[in-house]
Amino acid sequence: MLDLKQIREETDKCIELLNRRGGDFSYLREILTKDESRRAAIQKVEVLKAKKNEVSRLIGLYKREGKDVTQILSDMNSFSDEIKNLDEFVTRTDEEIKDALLNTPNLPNEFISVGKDDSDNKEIKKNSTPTTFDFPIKGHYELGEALDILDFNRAGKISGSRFVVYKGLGARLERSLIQWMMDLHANEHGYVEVIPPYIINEASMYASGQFPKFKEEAFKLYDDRNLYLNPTAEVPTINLHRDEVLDVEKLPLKYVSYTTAFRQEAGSAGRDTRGILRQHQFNKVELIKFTKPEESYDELDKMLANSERVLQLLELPYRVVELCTGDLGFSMRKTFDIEVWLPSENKYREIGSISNAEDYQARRANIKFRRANDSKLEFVHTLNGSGLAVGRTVIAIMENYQQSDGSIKIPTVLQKYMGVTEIR
RNA sequence: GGAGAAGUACCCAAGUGGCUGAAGGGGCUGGCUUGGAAAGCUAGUAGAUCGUUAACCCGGUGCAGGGGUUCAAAUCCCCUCUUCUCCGCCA
Repeated sequence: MLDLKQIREETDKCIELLNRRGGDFSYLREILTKDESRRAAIQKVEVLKAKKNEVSRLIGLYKREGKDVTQILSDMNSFSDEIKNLDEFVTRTDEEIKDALLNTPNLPNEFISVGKDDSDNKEIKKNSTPTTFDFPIKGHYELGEALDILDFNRAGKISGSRFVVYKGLGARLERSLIQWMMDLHANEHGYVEVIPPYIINEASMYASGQFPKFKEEAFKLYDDRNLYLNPTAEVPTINLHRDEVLDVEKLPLKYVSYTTAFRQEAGSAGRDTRGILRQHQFNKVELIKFTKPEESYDELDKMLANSERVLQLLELPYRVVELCTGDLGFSMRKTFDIEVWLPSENKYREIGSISNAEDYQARRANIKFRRANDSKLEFVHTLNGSGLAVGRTVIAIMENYQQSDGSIKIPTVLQKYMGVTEIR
């Protein structure tokens, strides 16, 4: 959530920055008008409430002394209605303002490039050249079915489209990657391991910014408690510290969180229907940090390096792009996407995303810290990044490590987890 | 799933309608005492949030959360959540 005070003080700048995402955010001015009438009403009602408190106190006093209170009681009635009306007005405008703010995305960082969509993203790093082959290559779906490690037909029988059954060494590859990624980030990069709940309540979805905008993306449980399936580890992990004041000595807090994520992908019917690129259910290892404001961009760079390390150790070709304003996620100020080379598509595809939300999520989730004993509370900055998407890493390994006979080599770092050097 | 108990400030805890925005401890901070410390004595100690303000002050909200009754609610009523105990079931 944006800071209403900032919108008040830097109205033009806020609108201009938001407009860079595409769309018209001049409605912020209407919020400010509402806010003004809200504050005027607050001032009015607070005077009345102070008076009411005083009169109530007197009534108590008079009763104890045995004095008559009928006159004073009727005085009270004269303004209790007005208090009620004003209170209702304040509550209503408050909700309207909050509703508008909850639907307003984060300001883009002012230095990232302005653009319409992913075609305007800026490549900032490329580690190597695409894998070359001296034989006709296959897609991971063909390889997977031929090796009987990915079973789409039976997954359809069990669940429907956009699901897959991992079998044999396919299942082991998925499991090995999870294990290895968790080990890497926990042991070498200093993150604390987390396995959070996969069923999430509505408050948590709002706090991290998934709701209200992206309600249709979540799987809702048939249950009267308004519960949803986890859409990304970012949600439960950010909410670890909702409504908390973090110990400044412990910042930055670093978590590596493993979850299975569930998404409707409602808006992408017909896209990426082959294979496991876009599934309703997928595994992800996610990195989350809570930092002091002045450290968040350094920590973002470190997080990017931690994510890249996964691909470097797997020896997979990738590049890093900086998202332009039009492609930036709702809650984020700045985002790097890591894209891995997929031979079957002859292009780089997103395999991870590393973002700084600054104080946007912290304000929604009410996560603060105190610099010193006598200083005021401040919002922390929150960061999250993929460490990585496991299913897509499986794709990248299968396709980049395929051999002319349809077998797949196992990257060196995974061999001791897999117990084999290739899948055939 | 069944039965019961509980949620009060940093922690423990008293409090069944007004003199309680909250007794009493502990802790923390300061003072006295001491060569210094401990002990003892003593003073201070809602944090938060909203409004106002240059700031202080002041005012509103605030006793798990949300509604209600009342001139007045920690206290009475309703709903929800969480924790604990026992029983049942179960990986």
